[in-house]
Amino acid sequence: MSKFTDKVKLVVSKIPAGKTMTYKEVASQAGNPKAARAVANIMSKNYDSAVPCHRVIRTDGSLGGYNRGGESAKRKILLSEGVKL
DNA sequence: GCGCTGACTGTCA
DNA sequence: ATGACAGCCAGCG
Repeated sequence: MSKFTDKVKLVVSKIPAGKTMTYKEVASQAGNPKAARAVANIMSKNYDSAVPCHRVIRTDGSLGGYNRGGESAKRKILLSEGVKL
């Protein structure tokens, strides 16, 4: 496991409920502002229950994707946490 | 170690 | 505003 991956997971797990972070932001916090794709890749292939990746969305406001039910489920979770979409 | 893939992002037409 | 194109990065075969 690379340092970047670990950092990404840490950053995402630090996102408070009711808030969302873009892949770009997460990548930046992880140390690589250009690794937004890598972040998404990590989430899609290696989902971690300790990492609420449903709080990570696209920069344009789209939900992006979710490997545990799709965008619908993701949207539902976010709304449930009080996130305005 | 090389090449392909993907839950991305920014720029151009 | 929408669609296409290119650039970037980590993970996997």
